[in-house]
Parts: sequence; structure tokens; C-alpha cells
Amino acid sequence: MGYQPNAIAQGLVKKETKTIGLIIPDITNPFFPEVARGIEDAAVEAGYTVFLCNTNWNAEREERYLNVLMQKQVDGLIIGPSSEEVSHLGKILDSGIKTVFISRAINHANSTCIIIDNVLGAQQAVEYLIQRGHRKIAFVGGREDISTNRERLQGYTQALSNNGLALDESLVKTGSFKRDSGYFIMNQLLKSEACNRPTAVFAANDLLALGVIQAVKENGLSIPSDMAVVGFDDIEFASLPEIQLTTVAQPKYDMGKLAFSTLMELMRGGGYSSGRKILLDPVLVIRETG
Amino acid sequence: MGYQPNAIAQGLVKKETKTIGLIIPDITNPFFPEVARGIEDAAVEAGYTVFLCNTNWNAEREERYLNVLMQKQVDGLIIGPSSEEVSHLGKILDSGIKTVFISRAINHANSTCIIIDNVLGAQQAVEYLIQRGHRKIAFVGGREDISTNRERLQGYTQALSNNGLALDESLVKTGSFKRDSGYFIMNQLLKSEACNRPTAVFAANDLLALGVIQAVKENGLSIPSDMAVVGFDDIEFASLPEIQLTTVAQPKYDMGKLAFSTLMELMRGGGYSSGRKILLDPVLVIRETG
DNA sequence: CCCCCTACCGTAAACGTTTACGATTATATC
DNA sequence: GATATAATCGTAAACGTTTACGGTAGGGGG
Repeated sequence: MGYQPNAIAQGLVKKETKTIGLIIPDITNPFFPEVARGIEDAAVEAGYTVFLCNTNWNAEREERYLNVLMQKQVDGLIIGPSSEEVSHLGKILDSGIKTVFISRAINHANSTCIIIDNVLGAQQAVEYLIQRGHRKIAFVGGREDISTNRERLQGYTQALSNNGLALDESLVKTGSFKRDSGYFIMNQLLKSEACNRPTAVFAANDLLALGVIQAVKENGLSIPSDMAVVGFDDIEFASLPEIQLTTVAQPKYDMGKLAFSTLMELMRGGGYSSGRKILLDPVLVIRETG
Repeated sequence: MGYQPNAIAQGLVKKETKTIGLIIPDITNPFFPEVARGIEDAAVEAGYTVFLCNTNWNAEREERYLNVLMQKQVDGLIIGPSSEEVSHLGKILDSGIKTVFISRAINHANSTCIIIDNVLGAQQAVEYLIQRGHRKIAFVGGREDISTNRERLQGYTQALSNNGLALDESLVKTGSFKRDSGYFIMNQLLKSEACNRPTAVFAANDLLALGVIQAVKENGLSIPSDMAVVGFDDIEFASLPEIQLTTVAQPKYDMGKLAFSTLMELMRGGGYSSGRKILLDPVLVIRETG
């Protein structure tokens, strides 16, 4: 009869809205659309709709979103946190809204997280570079205060020490997780005299790696002979024949699906998933940049 | 006092939810995240939250989403349509939900659209190729039934006839708007004997162009000397030094902002914007592939 | 034939707000 | 000091559902 039930009224009485919030820092980084697609595909199948909340790495906006989503009575939350300052996140967790964190764990008692083993991934990447004979390997990082970055740095450090290499602080630089930051940092690194230059760089994500590569090439050096580069994420464009970026792959789409199904369990009241840290295995995919 | 008003209850009585729906065909195509970011930035500023609805080019899913969003009482809709079959879209328009279409106009009386001048953009691209001496130019398109594709094809055809060139049907191929489709089509085109081969291709979007380039290179040809390639959209990765794709640029982020502000006007009851077709100017950015 | 149980239908309360209206109190002006 | 106006407070209805409960009717069994 063309009758459409009013989901708002239903939500009011049923106390569930069949709606979840997805908070991510940068939808412009192809990593996130891929996991968002996984989340969404799983969500529609389960009859849920998702609010897209892109924070542009802005913690304040993240907090505003958190409040808005609470007010909109979302049944659950999937968050890729934008900041290490988690007081507002803790508030949400304590409020009882079911939440799963992606891409980054949160320092809070029983938070549920789906994350890649960042230190292992980074370690594999750097050990691969060492294996290939590199001794001066730079770390080009994203935001220093983000644990993803810290863990990847830790893997880097660990790989060095595992192989008896000293950590050279001057080769460790951080900025943001964007391409221009990689470009900027690499240009700085290339300013030092040739003998002090690194021969390889491990970038904390693929966007950074792309910026690094650009800087390297613009300085007349070639890749990988003068400078090997490996990234992290394996975004789709890493596999382009012109790029062929060696990188640590994350199962992005599946992470999204897993994130939703885990959230679903949480929402169904499954204590089982509560507080679980699901650690996924990274796989180093070797292409031509390193 | 920690009191959080219940937006659901508010929505019920106020008959507005401060919520809009965004329906797009493929969030994995970097074009869409960029416009989504523009929409979102404008939306948060105005106090709105946006439902992300990714259809994967599936018309049925689009229709399902449309119903869900109606039921969820969204105040407005921004749609990048996935199909030319618009009966369900017409239903929505007639239902009075304020809607603006992006990236593609809809064949319905007074629909409001924000679109790039596709035929002009394509024409510019192809005329540029002709200027560079190309006579056999292929068209590698996306979905045939999508008007975006038809309009770009029309621009292509027009450029040819403007320059006294005959349209060679065998050089016009369509598939989907994805990279693998471009790759597949180009491989087919390259199967014909060398003398019948095109010397240039105009691809209906950048993803297709990337696939085309891959196929060309894998066939041992070089770009642009053996095969010139120009795309459409100017996604961020088109500007990578390794890619340097010549392409027709769209103001993606600004289109998003404009889409939201236009929708806002519609929602405020502004008859002014109703039924308006806003046609944006493309700009050909010349890089190194063509 | 009467009673009991079941099934169905309709009615009312509840969900958490907003808004409008009425009443009460305060303030200012004459 | 009295009246008129303004401001404040509280109350009730409304938004569109769901759910629970009570009542009625019908059917079956004693």
C-alpha cells in the first residue's frame, strides 16, 4: 500500500536504531574506503545503516562526532581513532555503547580492537631491507602521537637491533600520514651529504612512501638502486605497474567485515568478544621499490 | 550535568533529523571519497550527519537504500546514481524528499543536479589528442547505460567530427568504470594488427586510464610515444610522478561542498535551487601520458 | 447446553522530546 | 495601591510506532 514505517518512531520505542557510526581519520587515504566498504557490505546484510564520520585527523571533531552519534542513539560504533588522547573515547566506552576499534588499539581496560600486528609487519619490512644489504635505513613516520606509528617504529627498531644495527636518531622522522609529509621529510633527509644518507626508507604507510618516492626521484636518484622504499597498507595503487611499491599488506576489506561482525556480536550481548584484541597477520608483499 | 538529548525523540516531534543520505556507486574510486569529504565538511558545519550508502554499482541495492533512508526520515539526499533505470529515483523525487544529484543528471522533470560538463570535457581531451597529431583514437568507456559515459562518448564523437575524422566503431569499447575493465579492454584493442591499432585512447575515467596504461606497458609499448592516454576525473594519484596522467579535472571537493549547500537551500524551502542543473567547467590538465 | 480455553482484535500506555497554552507570580506604570 | 503587562513555570498534547493487556467472540469439550 506504499506504507513506509517510520524508523524514527520505531527507534524511539524499540531503543535500537539499526544504525552504527563509523569514525575514521581520513577517507581520502584509500586504506579507509576499502575497510569502509567491508563494514558497509556486512552492515547492509544485517540491516544496518552507517553514519560516515571523517575527522580529518582532528581530535576535537572526533569528540563532537562521538556526542552527535550518542545523541542519535547509534547501536554501535566502529572507530579508527584520530588521536592518542582517549579521555573522550573512554567516556563512550564507559557509557556502554558497543564499540570496536580498528586500525589502532586503545589504551582502555576492555576495549575490543581489530588491528594488524604493526610491530611484526614493520619488523618484517625492515628485516627484508637489511637482508638486501641495507645498513642505513630511515624511518619516515606519520603522527608521532599515534600508536600505529609508534608500533611501526618499534618494529623498525627491533629489526635493527635484531641485526646488530645501531639506531640512528637522525634517520627517524615523523610528520603526518599524508603524501606531502613523506615528500617533505624525504627532501630533508636528502639534504645531508651523500655519505650520511640512508640507502633505504621504511615509510609508516603507503601514502608516505609515495611522497618519499617522489622526493627521491626529483632529486635525480633512482629506486631501488639508490634508495629502496617500502611502505605499509598495500593500497590498491601500490600495485600499479608504474609504482610497484613493496609494502606490508593489510586485509582491508576483510578487516572491515570482521569489524562489523565483531561489533554485531558485542551488540547481541556477546560477552565473548568484549575486550578482545584481534591481531591480524600482516604480509610483506615484495614488488620493485625495495 | 552530562545530559544528552535524545535526537531520535527530537526527530520524531520536530520532523527533521539533521541527517542526510549520501548514495554513491563506488567508494573505492578515489573520486568519490574526495566529494564525500566536501559534503561531509559542509554537513558537519551545518550540524548534519551523513549516512554513507555505497551501492557497488548495484541498482537493486540503491533502491533498497533509498527505502531505508526514507524510513530513517533523512532530511535530504545526495545521490550519485548507479543506474540509468530511474523509476525508483523518480518515486523518491515525487515523494518530496529534497535531493541533489551529483556526477550525473537524472532524466526527471525538476531534479537538481551538480555535474561537470562531460561532453565539453571529453571534447577538450580528444581535441587535444587530435592536435597532437593523433588520428586513430580509441574510446575506453565505463558502463554503457550510464549517462556520464554517454556524454563523454558524445564529446569524443563531437571532437572527431569537428575535425573531420570518421568515427570508427571498432575503437569504441565499454565495460565498467573500474581499472580491471580498462586493462581488459585495452588488451583487446591491442590484439588487432599494429596498423589498425589506435595511437591514442581517451578513457572515461582515471581508473580506466590506469588499466589502459598497464595493458599498454605490458604489451611492450611505451607511453605516450606509442600510445597516448588521457583520463577523466583527475584523482589524486593521477599526479604522481610515476603516473603523470593527462586528464580532465573535476573540482571534486568543491563539488561536494556545493552539493551540500545546494541541498541545504532546497531543504530550507528555497524554490530557487529546485530543478536547477548546475554545470561545472572541466579543465584539461596536461601531463605526460598524452 | 454450559463452561472453559484460545485466538483475535482493539485499546492504551510508553518511548523522550517539543511546543503551545494556561496559570501564577512578579514588575512597572498610572 | 490597583491594574495591566510581562515573564516564568508547569502541564498536557503531540510525534508514529510497539507492546502488553483486557475483552469479546468463537470453537471445542465435558
